Amino acid sequence: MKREIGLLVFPGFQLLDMSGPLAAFEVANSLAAGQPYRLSVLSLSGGAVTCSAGIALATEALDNRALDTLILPGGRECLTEGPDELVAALRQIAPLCRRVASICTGAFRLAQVGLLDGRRATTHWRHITTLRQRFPRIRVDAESFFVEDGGIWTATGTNAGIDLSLAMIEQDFGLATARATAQMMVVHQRRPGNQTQFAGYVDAEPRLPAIRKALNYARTHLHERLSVEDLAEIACLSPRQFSRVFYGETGITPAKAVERLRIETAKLRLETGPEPIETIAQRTGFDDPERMRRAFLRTYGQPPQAIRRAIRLS
DNA sequence: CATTAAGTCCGCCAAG
DNA sequence: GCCTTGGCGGACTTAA
Repeated sequence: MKREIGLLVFPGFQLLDMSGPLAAFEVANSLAAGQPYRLSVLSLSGGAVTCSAGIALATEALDNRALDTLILPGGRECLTEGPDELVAALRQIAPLCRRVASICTGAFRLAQVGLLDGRRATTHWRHITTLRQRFPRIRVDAESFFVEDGGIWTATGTNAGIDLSLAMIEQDFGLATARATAQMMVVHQRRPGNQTQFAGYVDAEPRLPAIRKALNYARTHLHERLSVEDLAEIACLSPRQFSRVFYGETGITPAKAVERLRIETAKLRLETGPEPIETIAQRTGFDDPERMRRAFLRTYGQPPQAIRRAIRLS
């Protein structure tokens, strides 16, 4: 019994959001016994569909076929309320699928259908806040490359669609197959770090003055102690309320924001100057170079030394 | 590498 | 009755 994987496209879809997963499942097919996946590119009415890069793709009509996995790529249009037919079709077909996934901004469509209500989900880092504000019932995860909750999967940017697909392959056929697929595609089987490594929280400007004030204080006092309690006091809020509001505004918890601020500043210094790592650790508030090293490993998957070396070589 | 301590997060609930 | 607020306790993460 083949597992039907359907990639549902629409005019203006992002090609790589769709072709990344397609390639992953295709490779898995060549590695697992009996070609377990049947892959199809679908659209509402079938026929040629043009992606955002202007290339047209032949598609089959969706027509309520039974799917094991439905994958919805992103596209600029997803940020506005979508075509009713697509939303209606999703609403109808989603409950029939074992897994439903979105890549990048595709999450906005799933959200529109209500599939993400009460669930953990993610989207491209640039749209994290918008998603949270437009759909308060979603528990938006700003950190992971992809999230799975109750059979609904969401991935961040384009490339994370491959990470998500690898995880699905792992779910279906185990770690060995997923690893072999990743190896064949020359990608990480589990990518180190998290998606916030691509986002610049150093530049973020929350709208609420109290939160902005606290963030600015953190930016200018990086080398000092910056506990949640301290920042709450700057913002004139109780620690509990501060954490809550801060998270709502920025999509990241206060302590993590402070660490990001420190990490991004340290990384910038590593890349642009000759300062010894120890001094950078001092000035960015890590104090101990070892602590800074661990934070780098968590976020980027590599220690400060490696980042400096990479810059020197380039 | 294991244990302990400190800090953080978050659901829950009661009060405004 | 709804929304916001703030305190508490337990789970979890990180530092030492």
